[in-house]
Amino acid sequence: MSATTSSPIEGAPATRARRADARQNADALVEAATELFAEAGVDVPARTIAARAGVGVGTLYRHFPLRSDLISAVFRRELDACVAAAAPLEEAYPPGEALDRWIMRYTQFVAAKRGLAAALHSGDPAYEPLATYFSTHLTPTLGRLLASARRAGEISQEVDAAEFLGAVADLCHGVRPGGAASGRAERMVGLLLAGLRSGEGGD
Amino acid sequence: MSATTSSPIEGAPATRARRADARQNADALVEAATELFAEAGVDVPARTIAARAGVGVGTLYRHFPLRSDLISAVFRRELDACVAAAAPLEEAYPPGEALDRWIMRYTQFVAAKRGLAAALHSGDPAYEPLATYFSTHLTPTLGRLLASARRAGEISQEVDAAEFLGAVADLCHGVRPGGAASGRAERMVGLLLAGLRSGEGGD
Amino acid sequence: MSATTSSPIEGAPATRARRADARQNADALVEAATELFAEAGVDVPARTIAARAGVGVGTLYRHFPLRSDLISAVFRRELDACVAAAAPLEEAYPPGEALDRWIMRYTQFVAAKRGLAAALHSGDPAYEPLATYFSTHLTPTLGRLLASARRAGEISQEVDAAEFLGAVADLCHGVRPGGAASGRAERMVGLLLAGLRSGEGGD
Amino acid sequence: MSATTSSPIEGAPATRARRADARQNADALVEAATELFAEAGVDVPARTIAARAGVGVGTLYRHFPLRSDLISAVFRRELDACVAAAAPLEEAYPPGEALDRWIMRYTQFVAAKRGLAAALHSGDPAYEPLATYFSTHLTPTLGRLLASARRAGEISQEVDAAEFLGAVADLCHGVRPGGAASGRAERMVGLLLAGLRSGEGGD
DNA sequence: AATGAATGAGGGTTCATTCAT
DNA sequence: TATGAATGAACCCTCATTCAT
Repeated sequence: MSATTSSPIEGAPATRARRADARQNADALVEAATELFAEAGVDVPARTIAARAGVGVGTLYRHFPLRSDLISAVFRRELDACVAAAAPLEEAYPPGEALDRWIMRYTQFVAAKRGLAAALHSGDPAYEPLATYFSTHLTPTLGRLLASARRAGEISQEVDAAEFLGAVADLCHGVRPGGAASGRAERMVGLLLAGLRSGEGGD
Repeated sequence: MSATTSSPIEGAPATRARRADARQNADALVEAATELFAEAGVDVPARTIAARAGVGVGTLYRHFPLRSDLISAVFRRELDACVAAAAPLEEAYPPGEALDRWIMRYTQFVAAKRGLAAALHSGDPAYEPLATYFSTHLTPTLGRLLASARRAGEISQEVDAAEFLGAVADLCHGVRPGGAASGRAERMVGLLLAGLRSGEGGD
Repeated sequence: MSATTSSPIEGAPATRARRADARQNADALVEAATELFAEAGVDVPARTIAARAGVGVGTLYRHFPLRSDLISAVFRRELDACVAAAAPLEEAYPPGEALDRWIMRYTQFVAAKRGLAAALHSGDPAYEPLATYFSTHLTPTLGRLLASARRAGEISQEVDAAEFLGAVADLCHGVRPGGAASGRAERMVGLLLAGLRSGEGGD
Repeated sequence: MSATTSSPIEGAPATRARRADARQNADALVEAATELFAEAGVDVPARTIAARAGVGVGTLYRHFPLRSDLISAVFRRELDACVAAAAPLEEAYPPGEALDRWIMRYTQFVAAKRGLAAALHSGDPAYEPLATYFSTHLTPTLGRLLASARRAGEISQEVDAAEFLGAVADLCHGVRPGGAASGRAERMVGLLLAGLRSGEGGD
């Protein structure tokens, strides 16, 4: 019985309709924000988002009182998908390759989401929840992949999963999907992964 | 006794003295901007910078009509020092080590200058001149170091100098000197350098 | 019972009521602008207008995003009244007198609206719409009056309606209602009208 | 012995040189202002004028502490020339034609001096001296021409010289030399002069 | 629950004017 | 006397956020 779910037994269909409406609005807002974050960064004006979603600003604030709430809503689903992509990769490939493939998937995701990297390292407390989401969901996933690869003798460098995720996100910074920088992030992340294999040991 | 140092035996006192004053203001502004860029990013309000320097806004605009002028003034000297540091390293060390040491020097510099990386990838045309400065000064320097290392058989990966510089700058993103992230940038750059040596060739 | 009059039997109360409020603000702004344009010219600061209307600047910009929007709002109604005044005069008086009377009415209107003339000839593109309004509404009206008078053999001079309107507006320039210059504009416009009758023909 | 002429006997040639320099600067400023007033109106920034004259702003303020001082300096010479043009016309032509010709000369002068008319009727006390100059120099000149013409039975309307001068200036408002409005002022002033002849008597 | 009007702080930039040199 | 650096008030305009309806 979460706080956002009201009593399971309620009679008025009107209320239910209301709720459905509200849900639709929230969805429209997330969709609009997704598009606009990609087009113009996470600092796009609130009114612009509301307008794109076809609702009033008030509605935006009702559903997402903090900007970070909207950011989280925008990225959470895809972040979850990213996490979920790990298991199949672990089954289908040997540890080293699973690691590479997952990181590349993550790279493409972050690169595609202009503003995500910026938000993560902005230092603005508003984005704390997003950082938290990373550390509770993505970091353990990468940690597992790294541990497997190490156990299999594939990587020799000691590396902190959170740090690595952050590094990859940073390398996607400023990349616009389809822009001139396309490919840059992937190449640099490739170097990072290659570095992981190098035999000099973790100093 | 350079022209900018006011000689004790002055030739045109009035003008010289005024110039010295103005110069001091410009210096104070650069200093204030340096601090504030580090504390709060390159988007810190013009008024704040002027106040910190103890001058009026008008003075800031007189000396640095464009924001990029101030950015350049803040970073140019140290950027030049960074470029100049390459030659001695090339003489004192074998190519591979010279490369590593120079990159680490560059890393520390960028990490110390919060806001530099952000400015570089902001996409704001105001920072174009800074990007240009990079491509005309730093990129050739790294290009030379990379070429030597490759000739010496030290590195096998194909890599674009500008891309690599950008990647390092990105990895320094969000790092506050002495902050919790300290060391992170260096570690990740180390991985990048290790990746350069890996034998898988440029794909 | 026009659409703009809030009917006592309201259909959609909430929205309607808000609209009424907003409308009142817009009206207050127009009123404040009218006064201030007269007192201090059309270049009076936006904040001053907002303050006089008892609203925030944002409200002013919401209702009148461009300065010319406010200008238009200030003058349009009276401009329309001026246009509408022509027909009755044409019916009630012979062509020559109708022309004189209408021009005098126009003169009094422009003289009462300090800033109108200035705006018209400022050359500032912001006031283009106002000039357009003149050429599409007032100019044809005067054109008709002039044509009738000429047909009736009352005037012999060839004159362009737009030019004549502009001239009258210019003659009202700097006139403050009730100020020392009062009467000056009317006298000079009278001379202009007398000149129209003179028999020397169009040169 | 005007107030601006210092003691006629002074020894130091250096001082004299100084004075010559100062005079040159003042002249350069007047010239620059003349150009800029025509190009951009009387509200052109002080620095722009100083720059065009090749002097510092301080020099501008030394010579013309008030903006109106500069305005006056700019127009006085030509205003004087305008006044001086009356006598020859009075000798060469019959009163009515002398009046017409002088008014047209005045019209062309004012039309050529963008900003003059605006300054005259701005209501800004800064331009008072200019208005005073008008009433003490130009007004009597026109008064004389009008009186002669009336005495000769050429004009029947009663008209105030100052008012008429103001009206002509207003009609030149917004006219840019060589611009689209060229000719408009002359045509309207022609109407005014024709009106002066009309036989309806001064009402 | 939705709306969007209103608020007003905030940041950029320009210039008139002063004044130390 | 000339200079031009410095000052800071004044304007413009844009949002984030609140709240009456």
